[in-house]
Amino acid sequence: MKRRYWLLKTEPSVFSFEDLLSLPKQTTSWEGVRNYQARNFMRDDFSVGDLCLIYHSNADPTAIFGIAEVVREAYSDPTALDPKSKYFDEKAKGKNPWVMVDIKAISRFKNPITRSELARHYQLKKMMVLKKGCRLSIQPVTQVEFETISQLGGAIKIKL
DNA sequence: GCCAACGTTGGC
DNA sequence: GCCAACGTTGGC
Repeated sequence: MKRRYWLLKTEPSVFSFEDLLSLPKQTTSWEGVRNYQARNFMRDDFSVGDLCLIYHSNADPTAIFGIAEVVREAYSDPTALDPKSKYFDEKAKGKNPWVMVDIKAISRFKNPITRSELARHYQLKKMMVLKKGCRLSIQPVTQVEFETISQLGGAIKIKL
């Protein structure tokens, strides 16, 4: 099975890459995805070992800050059933359609790659995240894109 | 804070 | 099933 590559958006005011690094084992569940296309990627296409670029949206700067690895495949997202959660979904009662995966940070970028750098680079400027109005919070990334970004960013392995 | 682009909802 | 209205996303 071939490893896939993804871009995960997060608003740093809610959950930043730094927040991920501060967690035990630098691992978190990617909860709260409430878009069917994004869910389908997680449910159908995410495998353990896939690598994810972590992108800050709605932020200054908007940039990719590091890399996380999928460490657990899709399972039911309990926040959809919790009335106290901001991700609560009234309609999920009975049959919860929402899933999440677990990811673990493995590298941080010495030089975070900003949106404008992505737009400038000939191998990156076609990326979905750059498309105007693209709201999809989980996006497939090609191997070339991933490796180019990883190299430009100066990925530093996170020590255990 | 503005607002364009998008996904979802609901009336018909 | 259409599509207008709405709420949300996210760059700027």
